[in-house]
Amino acid sequence: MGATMHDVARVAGVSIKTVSNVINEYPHVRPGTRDKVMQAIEELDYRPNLSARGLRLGRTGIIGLAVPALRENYFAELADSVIREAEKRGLGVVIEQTSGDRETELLTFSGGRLRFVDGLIFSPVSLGQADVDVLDVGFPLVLLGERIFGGPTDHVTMVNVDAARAATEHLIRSGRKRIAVVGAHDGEVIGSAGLRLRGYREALEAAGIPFDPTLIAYTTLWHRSNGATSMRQLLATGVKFDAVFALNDTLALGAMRVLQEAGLTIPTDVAVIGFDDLDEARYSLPTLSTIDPGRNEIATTAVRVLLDRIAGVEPTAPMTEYLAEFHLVERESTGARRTSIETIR
Amino acid sequence: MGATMHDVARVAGVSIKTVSNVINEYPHVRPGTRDKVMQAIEELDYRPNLSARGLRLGRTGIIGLAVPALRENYFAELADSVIREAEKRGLGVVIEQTSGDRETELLTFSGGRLRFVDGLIFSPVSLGQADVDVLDVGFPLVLLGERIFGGPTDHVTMVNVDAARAATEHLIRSGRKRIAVVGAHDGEVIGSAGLRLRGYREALEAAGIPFDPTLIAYTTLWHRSNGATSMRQLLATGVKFDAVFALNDTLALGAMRVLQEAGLTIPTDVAVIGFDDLDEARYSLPTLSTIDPGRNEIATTAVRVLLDRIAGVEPTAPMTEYLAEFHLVERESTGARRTSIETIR
DNA sequence: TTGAAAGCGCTAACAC
DNA sequence: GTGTTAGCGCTTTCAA
Repeated sequence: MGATMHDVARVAGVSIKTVSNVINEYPHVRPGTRDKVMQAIEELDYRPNLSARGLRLGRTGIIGLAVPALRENYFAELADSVIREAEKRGLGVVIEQTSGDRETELLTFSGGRLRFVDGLIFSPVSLGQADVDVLDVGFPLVLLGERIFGGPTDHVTMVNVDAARAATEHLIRSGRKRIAVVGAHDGEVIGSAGLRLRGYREALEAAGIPFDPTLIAYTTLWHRSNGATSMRQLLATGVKFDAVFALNDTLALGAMRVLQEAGLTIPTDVAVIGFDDLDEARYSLPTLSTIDPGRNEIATTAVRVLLDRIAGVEPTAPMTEYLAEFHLVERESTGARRTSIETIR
Repeated sequence: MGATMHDVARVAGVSIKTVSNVINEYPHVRPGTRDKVMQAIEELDYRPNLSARGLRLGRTGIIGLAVPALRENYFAELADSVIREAEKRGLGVVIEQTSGDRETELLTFSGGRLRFVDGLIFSPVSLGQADVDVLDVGFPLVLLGERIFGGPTDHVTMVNVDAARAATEHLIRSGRKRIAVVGAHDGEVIGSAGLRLRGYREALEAAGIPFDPTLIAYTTLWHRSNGATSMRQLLATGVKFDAVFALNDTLALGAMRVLQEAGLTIPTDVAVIGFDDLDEARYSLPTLSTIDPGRNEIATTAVRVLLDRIAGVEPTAPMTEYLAEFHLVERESTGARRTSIETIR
């Protein structure tokens, strides 16, 4: 279908090597020659065949991004950032959806698709610390999230404990003492839920507020429906609370909906804070206070680190853990003055 | 790094052709031979090099999906469906974000990245009917959306006019007569806004309700903030209305937020219906009535049609327009009985 | 500064 | 039923 380098060389009256030199911006090409080649490229609408280049170079210019599902806002926004950053660097991104289940997450490493990406950015939600060994794959891999620490790969994440402490402290500062938690995972130590719950407890402790287990709602999944269900259960127990720390925004939105159905006013009766700073948090009613986990910084760092590994600059550099900066975002759900809706982007 | 076919052939004690036969499930291979090969593959952890295969076959097994941005829920959900369908068929998907601007949309066809996808599913939002000629590219292309009709490619879309008429009729059936519209595009005939406004007018006409231009709010972009701003302007004009047809869900959510800020009750004072059936519409307060545009059907059809073109079955088959089925989804915002939050998926 | 030619890993004629 | 081999389009060593 398309023209090849040979065609370009023929039309330009030079050898194929010269065409290659021009395309790869090899410096020592006489300007006149370069012009002839450029013109031939234009004329033939030539575009290099990436398969051939990939075969020759052993690199394809494509990286993989494995996330549970784009349907989940957090991962859609993460993918958005990763694709933007990759594009700046001339890379394509193939997205793999793992559905968040263990089998598929494991398959991601052995699946056929991967023999052709140059590297993979992987955000597991089912694999855990015990699976650390399976991360020892034969290609560049950057790990995201907080399921596995100290593994054999570079790792980009954020200070979950500190961020959760900041969220809780914010509630405490506004005078709340009975702070419910939505989305805890029973017995989890590492992992988003475990770490964030730890931050919550640290904040309570620092403020001298006793930990009350009846305020903790457990739910495995972190969808809106789980936030709603948890909140319904919490209300049904009759336990009193004046604030909710939802371990992510999606849970918070589900929980807010139930609180409002129950006739409670946010933040007057109950203040709510989430975690993730989804776009959606700026438009809910009330707007949702939350933690901005530095998602964009996570994405750009992950791409940069992966590329360095692929390029093999300092192949012996030790595997590193990178921590993104987080920020507390105060909105109406914790009492920030009602503002007109923030302008998008 | 990885083992090649030669390695597998050597270990299995057969020729490279036999290995190829096994991998490509060529039927006439003796079971014993196949087993030996499979074992060698296992032993060497062999995976075929997709670049080489792509070079040889002229196909890479990767398709492109060009959308404005994954940050926009509609496109994230669309991408999710496309990736799922592609995966079923053994294809990878590279996502290209166009930001929805004209330059980038045009670049999508000429950009370097595309020389290696086997085909492209393209959802333009800036290109229009006048650009129909640029769609005549040299590779399989499936067009989505309602910006361009009758072009030189297969096209998967839905019956926007009918769907918008159904949405409006639903409001009329519930006794509403003063129905505001949010998200109209001035002077647009084709395009989502133009077509949906037409459906709205058709419904009014059929019901004998006069069209009132003061009820139409215009906004170029379709983000939450635009829905909010439009609704604020509408309220400021003092015009009376008892229902809102937002031309997509995102606008509807922004508009609902402003209506509620203004102390109005949905649906008692004002009923609201959107368009798209985003996941989010099931969890807003109140839940949002909307049109399910058959997004999943659109995605699966697009992938199927693209694959047929790539495979070249019936290369002379005329370019076809495929229409997905739509459904009216009645929820609380137009008076459906309050249900506990629908279970996710 | 440019040309000739080898070879990346794979598939598919074509032999046997 | 299985082996031999050409060549897909590109980069790059080596010569000129």
